[in-house]
Amino acid sequence: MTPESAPPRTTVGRPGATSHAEIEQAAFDLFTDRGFDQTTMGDIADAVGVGRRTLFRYFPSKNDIPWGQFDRTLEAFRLILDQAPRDIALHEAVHRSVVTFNAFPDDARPPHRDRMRLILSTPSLQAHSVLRYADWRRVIVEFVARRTGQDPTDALPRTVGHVSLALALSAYESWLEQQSSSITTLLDEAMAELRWYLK
Amino acid sequence: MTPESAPPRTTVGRPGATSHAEIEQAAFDLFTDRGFDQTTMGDIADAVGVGRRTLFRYFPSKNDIPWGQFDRTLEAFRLILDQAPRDIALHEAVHRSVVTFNAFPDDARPPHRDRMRLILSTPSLQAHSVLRYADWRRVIVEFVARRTGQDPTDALPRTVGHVSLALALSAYESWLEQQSSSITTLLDEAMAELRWYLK
DNA sequence: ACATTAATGGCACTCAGCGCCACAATGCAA
DNA sequence: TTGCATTGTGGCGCTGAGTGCCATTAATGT
Repeated sequence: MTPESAPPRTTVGRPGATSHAEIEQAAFDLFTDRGFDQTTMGDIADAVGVGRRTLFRYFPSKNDIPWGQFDRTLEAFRLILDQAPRDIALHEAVHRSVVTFNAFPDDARPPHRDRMRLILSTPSLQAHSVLRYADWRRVIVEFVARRTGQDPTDALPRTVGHVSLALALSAYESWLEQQSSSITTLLDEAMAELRWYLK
Repeated sequence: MTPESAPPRTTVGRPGATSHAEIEQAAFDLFTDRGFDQTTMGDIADAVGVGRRTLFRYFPSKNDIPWGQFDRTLEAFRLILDQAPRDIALHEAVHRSVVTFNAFPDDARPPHRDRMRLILSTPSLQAHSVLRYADWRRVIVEFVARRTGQDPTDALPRTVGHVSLALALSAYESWLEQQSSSITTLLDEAMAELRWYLK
């Protein structure tokens, strides 16, 4: 779908004028400088040195830029879940996988925390992110369905998907406020809070 | 904020040309007829017999129309929570309140199920709804903070808010698929599923 | 050279949303 | 009755996202 989603098997034809990473970086600089809403696609195109029309071939919308190539990381998430040991409880398998998935490399560009801060503090991005979250949930839903022998449309997998996202979002919001704790710790704490809440 | 958010204390000045309810109804007819994305604000304005510009004085955006006057129902939600007995567990108080809040009157126009189906099956509305969900969560967060003597920015209230929304969304999705069960039953089941999941 | 392939980017269009402002329709006061 | 303050209407024109169309460009392969 996106130009780079599959590794370029041929080098035939005109080469791309830019890359997802380059656009992401240039856009992020503008976003942090003058704000997301105050940055137009034209601004970004100028910064990259490319036509506005071309930008839309790399990212389907302006809202998609801060998420980068999230669909690719989801495949990693799928693998992490599948590698979870069979002898631990379902909630344990999911929880550990979520923790592993969110243990981002420190050298991520743009930095993971800055990216999440932008997403979670910009209303239009908060809204758009639901569509990304849905993809993320689907990975969990399918995993739970497989492990429990249920259908992905059944109630249990769906509920687990929603609740897992809820815990992750709660942890991320805490993470952005208090820079002291790690996201791993905060995910653990969110789970503990849920258990306390349910008595 | 919205023209009718406060009961019109004075009858001075030019009377309104339409109402939230009328716009909602006309828009909903068009949405079901040709689809949400295929309906422009101009179409709705024509159907109501009013200027396009006027529509934006009743609803801040096209995405807000299907939600109607949700902010008003949130005040009812707040009251429901406050009336919860002091001697039951926190999670019980929240759960019962959510059930009560979602026991919509049968004669709601447009019908509650149709409205939710539109919202939950239209991507742009799904996205926009996050902002509404945030308001809904805030009501729960503030309640939990009050009952536990914590701050609304603390982790526990926030986690409860997110998880409560997760359960509600899961129940609603089931509700739209299988028309047999009541939303009350499905909310109960979602809670039961969560308990089963956590072992 | 020349065909093929694949990406670029300009142009023109639709539509949401907003600022501005002249104007219309009401109540009230003189 | 006349004027005035008040409040909503709606037209105009703009910005900016997103899209379809398509000529152009830059590479490879024969």
